[in-house]
Amino acid sequence: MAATRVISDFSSKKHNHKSCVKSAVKKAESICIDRGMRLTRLRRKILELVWSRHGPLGAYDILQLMNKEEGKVLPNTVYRGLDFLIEAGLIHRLDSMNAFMGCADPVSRHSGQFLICRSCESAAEIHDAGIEQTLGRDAKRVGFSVEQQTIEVLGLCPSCSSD
Amino acid sequence: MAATRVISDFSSKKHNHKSCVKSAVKKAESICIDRGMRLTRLRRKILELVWSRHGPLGAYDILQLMNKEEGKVLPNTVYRGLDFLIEAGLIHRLDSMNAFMGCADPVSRHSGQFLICRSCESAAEIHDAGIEQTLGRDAKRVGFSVEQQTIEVLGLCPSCSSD
DNA sequence: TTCGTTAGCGTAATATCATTACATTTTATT
DNA sequence: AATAAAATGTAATGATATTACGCTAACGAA
Ligand SMILES: [Zn+2]
Ligand SMILES: [Zn+2]
Ligand SMILES: [Zn+2]
Ligand SMILES: [Zn+2]
Repeated sequence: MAATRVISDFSSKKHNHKSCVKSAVKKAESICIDRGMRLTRLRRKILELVWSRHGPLGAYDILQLMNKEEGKVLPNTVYRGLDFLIEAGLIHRLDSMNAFMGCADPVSRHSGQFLICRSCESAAEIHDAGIEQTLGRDAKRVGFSVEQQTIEVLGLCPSCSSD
Repeated sequence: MAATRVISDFSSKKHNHKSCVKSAVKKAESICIDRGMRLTRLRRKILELVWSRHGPLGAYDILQLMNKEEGKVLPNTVYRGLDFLIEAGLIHRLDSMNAFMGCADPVSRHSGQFLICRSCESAAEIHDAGIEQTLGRDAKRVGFSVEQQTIEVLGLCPSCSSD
């Protein structure tokens, strides 16, 4: 069975975060061109804001940032942007937090699997194909056909555990 | 590895649902007595209403049912009841739906694992200890300590698949 | 290029889900 | 009965998300 991939780990306190954002935007641009989707100025800006932390960010947090850094924007606009980004696989929605988080590997489409720190609200994304498989097998047993998975684990990240 | 348990399957169209509710209430009463928790009239009523379907039910749906079947009740009251029932392990919250569902095996405390039909909104609860284990192992690898898991699979139930 | 169509966005209103704060009542304990 | 703790009533508000409608920019066909 394939090993578990860590798509994005808990970030070290000191890392060049600008390069994370830059890399995400670059991937996004390339993907959108390939697929004939339009990464407009607004959408790109929202993507950047989602990437402002290595963890989930609420829609209204993003709204606030938009209002600070761009002109005035209403909730609807933010949600439209987020919908597009989710559709494109560039970000994930974390249902257990009503929040959104950038995906560091948007090329390979997938449902996210998340480890979310309840203390510092950072999150890591992993991908364990075995879990997907197992869930698929379990589902089949009761005649259920899987379309989408929500896997979110709450707990403490390494740095918060050690306190 | 232990086999996957089906805690509550997709219900057949024709089954005596009253007995489901009755059984759930009976278990709840016994558990609450054992643990010195108080299953008040209000809480029992909310539990019964959660059990009115074999699937997730929203807080405001429950509120409406309360207002129809009991006297006037405000949202707060319903949420308090739901909080108690979750705390007691008698119901689960389905984060991906903002909804609540009765647990058919409240004696053994667990995080729920759900298969949710996007068409008829029924749901089944399973428990695959292997998934828990695997997630725990994955988490350990990145130094994360697990406290709670949200596992919700969206798709089509047997009867909706066959349409 | 111009026309017609579609996708994106601005704006306001509203819907849906959940919590806070404080008063009152019920229950358990002494 | 007196006291304390738990449960409930009530109102207000907060947080999250969607709908509706009109306008403009982008795009493709003629
Ligand atoms: Zn991802
Ligand atoms: Zn942390
Ligand atoms: Zn359960
Ligand atoms: Zn169904």
